[in-house]
Amino acid sequence: MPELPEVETIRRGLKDFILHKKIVGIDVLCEKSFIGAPILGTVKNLRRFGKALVIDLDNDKSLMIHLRMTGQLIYDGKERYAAGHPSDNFTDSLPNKQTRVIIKFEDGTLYFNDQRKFGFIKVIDTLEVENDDFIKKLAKEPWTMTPEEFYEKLQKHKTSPIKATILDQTIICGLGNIYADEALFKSKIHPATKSGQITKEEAKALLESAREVMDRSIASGGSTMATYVKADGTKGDYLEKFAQVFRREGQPCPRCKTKLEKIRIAGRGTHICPNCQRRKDD
DNA sequence: CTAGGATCCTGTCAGC
DNA sequence: TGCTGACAGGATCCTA
Repeated sequence: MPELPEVETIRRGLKDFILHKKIVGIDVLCEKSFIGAPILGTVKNLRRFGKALVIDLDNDKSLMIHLRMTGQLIYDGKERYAAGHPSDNFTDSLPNKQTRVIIKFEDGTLYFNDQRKFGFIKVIDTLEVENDDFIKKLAKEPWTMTPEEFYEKLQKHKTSPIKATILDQTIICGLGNIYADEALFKSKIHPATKSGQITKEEAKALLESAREVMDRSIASGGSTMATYVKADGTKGDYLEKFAQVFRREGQPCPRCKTKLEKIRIAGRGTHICPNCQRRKDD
């Protein structure tokens, strides 16, 4: 579920609670959700690689966390900070039925919840993080990739629909189902367009759109998933305020008022304006 | 090498 | 009410 902006939101938010804090215990409730032997240590740094969060400890070990579709991280101390898969139970008593791993700090507890068990926490040597099988394959993020580079990559996947191509983290890193749909809408490209049919101008526009939709989401604290449960409570609200097409089928297109549609591309639910995003003749 | 579909797992919702 | 199939903000594995 969480895409790059959500994981970045989690990284920034969690930092305030666990940086320089000591892990005093780890309980693994679901074996599948924790790879390696639980370890203790003090948090030295929080990094993000695409959709993966890495917590570096002061003993040359790191915890790599990938939330996949339904992962959540909920810090419960004097205040509660929750981010990840959206749900109503951010304020539930914890642990709950979906709690897979409990990381205990001196002054609080970090719960890793994950309904579908696709996500995981993995112990890695800090020096080996960038050699991890998942992390080493990640492509550049839209902010560091040039339009020329992006265009060239598309030429290697000529027959595959553009949406499938930009969801591939080894081609361009960070987009998931929400921001892929939003970026394609913004640049007026039909998601089924063969990647080889995308012009240089379109590639440039798509890359810029990807940056813009994700920048905007990060600035607003992710898409309805980050919640500060505290006095000055703020809440991520990208979907509510800024999403133009995602989960808005049936509603009028914000640009032309045509009814938005939901279709299926590359096995994923896909949201489009059939008027703004025209298919090219193949 | 690429492309497409099945698969991991739990839960919810629409339709009968 | 109970059952069934489809689907879900991700990524990998298997096959052609």
